[in-house]
Amino acid sequence: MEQQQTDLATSGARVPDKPTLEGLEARWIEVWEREGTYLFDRSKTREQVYSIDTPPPTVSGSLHVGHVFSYTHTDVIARFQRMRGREVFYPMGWDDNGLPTERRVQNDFGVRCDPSLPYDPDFVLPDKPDAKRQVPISRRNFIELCETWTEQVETAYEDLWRQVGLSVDWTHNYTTIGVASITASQRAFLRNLARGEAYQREAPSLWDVTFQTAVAQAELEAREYPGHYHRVAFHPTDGSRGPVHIETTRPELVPACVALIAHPDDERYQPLFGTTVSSPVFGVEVPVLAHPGAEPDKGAGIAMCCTFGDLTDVIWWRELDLPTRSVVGRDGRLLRDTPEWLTTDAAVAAYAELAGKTTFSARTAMVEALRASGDLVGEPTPTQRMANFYENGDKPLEIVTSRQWYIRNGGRDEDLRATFVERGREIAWVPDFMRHRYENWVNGLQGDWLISRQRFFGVPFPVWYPLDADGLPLHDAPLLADEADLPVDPASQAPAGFTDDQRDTPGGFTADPDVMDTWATSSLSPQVVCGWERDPDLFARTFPMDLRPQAHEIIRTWLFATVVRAHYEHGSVPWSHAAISGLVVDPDRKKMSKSKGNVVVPTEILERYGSDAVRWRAAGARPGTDSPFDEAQMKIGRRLAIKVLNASKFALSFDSVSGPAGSRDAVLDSSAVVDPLDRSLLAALAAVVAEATAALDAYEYTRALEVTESFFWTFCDDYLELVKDRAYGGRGAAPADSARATLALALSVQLRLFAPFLPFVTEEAWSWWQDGSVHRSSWPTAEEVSGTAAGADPAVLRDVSVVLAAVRKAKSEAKTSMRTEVAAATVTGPQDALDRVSLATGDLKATGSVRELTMAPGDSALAATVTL
RNA sequence: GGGCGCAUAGCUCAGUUGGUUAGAGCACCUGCCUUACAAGCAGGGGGUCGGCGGUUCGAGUCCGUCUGCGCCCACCA
Repeated sequence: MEQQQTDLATSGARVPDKPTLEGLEARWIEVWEREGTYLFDRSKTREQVYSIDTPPPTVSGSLHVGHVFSYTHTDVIARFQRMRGREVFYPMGWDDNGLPTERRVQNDFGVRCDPSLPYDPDFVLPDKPDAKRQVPISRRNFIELCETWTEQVETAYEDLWRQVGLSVDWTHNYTTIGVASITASQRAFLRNLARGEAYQREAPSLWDVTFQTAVAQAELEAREYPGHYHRVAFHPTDGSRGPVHIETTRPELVPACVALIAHPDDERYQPLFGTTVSSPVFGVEVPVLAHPGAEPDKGAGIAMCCTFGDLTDVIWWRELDLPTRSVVGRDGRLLRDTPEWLTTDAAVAAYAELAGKTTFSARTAMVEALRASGDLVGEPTPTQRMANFYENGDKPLEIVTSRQWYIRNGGRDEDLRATFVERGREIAWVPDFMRHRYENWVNGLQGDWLISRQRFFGVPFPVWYPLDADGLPLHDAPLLADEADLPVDPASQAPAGFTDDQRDTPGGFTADPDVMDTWATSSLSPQVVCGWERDPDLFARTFPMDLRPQAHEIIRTWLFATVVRAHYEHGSVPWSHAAISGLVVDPDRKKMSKSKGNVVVPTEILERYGSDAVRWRAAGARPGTDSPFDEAQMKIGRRLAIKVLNASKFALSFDSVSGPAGSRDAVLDSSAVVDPLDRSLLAALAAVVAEATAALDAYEYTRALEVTESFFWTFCDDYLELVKDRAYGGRGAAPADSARATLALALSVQLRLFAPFLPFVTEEAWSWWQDGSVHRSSWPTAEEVSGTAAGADPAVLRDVSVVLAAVRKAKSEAKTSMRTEVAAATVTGPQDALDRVSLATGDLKATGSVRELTMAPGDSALAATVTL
């Protein structure tokens, strides 16, 4: 007993007179950090570990309330698993590499990257960034600015996550541009290359003219784009018949025309198949060909095939073995030099009017030329057409032939595609229907995954090329870095067998100029966090991981790419579960976005209502389901959080009557629980524990919260009121002890049930009477409760509550205080219900101030007649 | 056009394998300073479960069909 009192004294905690939410976050954040509450214990085996592949948020400047919601969902699962006894591996990462960061740095600092410039170690930023006149700086200066900028933002992000109460182990933090990430990305790439899963190819690919980089299919976004249909005449070269009319929205591509194509069954054009026509203005002879990809009811039914106007052109070009006549350059302008296939003086003169112009201006010029030559039939008619855009870009993509790196993803191989669909089926999807998004995407792949980007702030390819005597790179004989030397920066390091003075000189070498697509890096997040090849011991304890939480719009990118990489490198799926969060939408159910101006900033909401309140609301959004943001909901969460503190205060305001004063163990003495009402409460609680546990096991945190919360309100409104008189000692020591022990046990269980959802208030209340963190306590079991309440009937409390409600209703209708005395109450109903009510007449009479309580058996449902 | 999801009270949502008069919270209305909590407590009104048809003794729940909304993908002639 002395020992127990010492514990109490040293713990320093006691129940405050007036519990409050204010300051809880700051206090417990500090304690958790100091105590290392969430540190990962790497002595545990893989079976004992629960590992989470946290999405690294894009370091774009600010997190919105949607982030807070979805990261809370993951944290609820993490806390539950931790309390269940799993050692939770829960790192956090920052996605700081790639284009979003480059753009922010360009805009915020007023600079742009010019790789031809030398590094300037004394570079100072312009005083006032001017977006229009960006200062050109070297690649290394540019990357340094990217790093400076991301460090600032990452600090702010970490602060926010701590405030939200994420139980992350911050010692396992990573960034997508960090050394571990670069090393893993380069290593995985070299291995993909060695096994033939990665390859390099010169081919037409989608190209963003603003950023001047290739982009992947997964980064496309189809948008409506205004344009015009132009009816254009081509003339049969044998002069045997009249002109052929095609329709195009892109007349500026007439000089790139390589064929006219119609459907083989189209009777209108069958006589033309095999003949040739000459293009208007340029007079280039092109064949009229048949291909089933042509749609008779689209446009004129016969299409102008150019290299390249769209992806259909690429298919025709490949399958019909057509020549390449590119006219659009990487800058989105028509090539300055006259193409070699334009031979006549008229053609050369006509092209001179287009050369160097943007496609937009060239279109206008071309329409004039067609009008002048009489080959424009009628006037252009306006139309809304769909065009492919890079998701971060604002100009339609062009198709440009370039040398790029690819990883095979099944886009060109049916068997491989089927393999990846199968991999998807090995994953448990939460919710299950999200699997369709994955399969839909995999089955619709058009080509392999293009992973090279002509950008700067990313992971460089660990590749150089020898230069021949003319200084031209030998792309087919790449010089690869050795795995032992990773990470490498080929722009500043020389390949084996060369010295840096041979860089970019004939007979020397040149670095691969490209960086990897951001997904080519982040698709290795499991490998990066689990220490693949860097920390094999950690890797063995954490991989394959248990959970990948993420948003549904990046199933096609991040999720799929991660599956691809794990399949190649480890022959397994990267994780057993994928939990797909829904979106937080505005009250009008519109997606939150900066452009719409409907983004809710989380810091203010967290300040105003408290983290637990916001988490409570977040936990009300089911996986995969969009949820509208409603500030009024935060008040309800806040009320619950306050209620937990107050109810805890009440339950802990008693010492044992018969046992030693001040002893928590005495209060928790389960043998004291003898009263049928108390036992009934615990029986009901046991069922709640079982249901909440099953729900969380199935990742249905919303259900778990709901049953817990529902029980808690009954506990507060009915049970606490019913046992108050008894707990205060109104009817003797033993009945009081029973109530007090029940209050303590029920509180202990409920605090633990709430802990994953409301980490701050539960920890606060826990600290008033328990040692250690509630978040490291063990998850309650139904057995731990039902052991005390063996054979008890939850219906006792239920039926007693019915009678109590009738008494309250009578007083409410009489518009009188709840303290008003009731002269007599008659309970009617089936005998078994009356028997249950009889078990708690003492509590009922005391709570309702009822003088006479009589039972009258009858056939009707349980009810009570109350006489004031 | 292909795929997926949703439709229950004014709002946000529960309704487990079909089973009594369909639930909760918010909002609204009426009361109550009651020794955990007035940032509280008690009570109340409010729904032909999107439409139509079917299976069944019985359908919010199962089947068919239609309508509306949302998301993913495809769609540049």
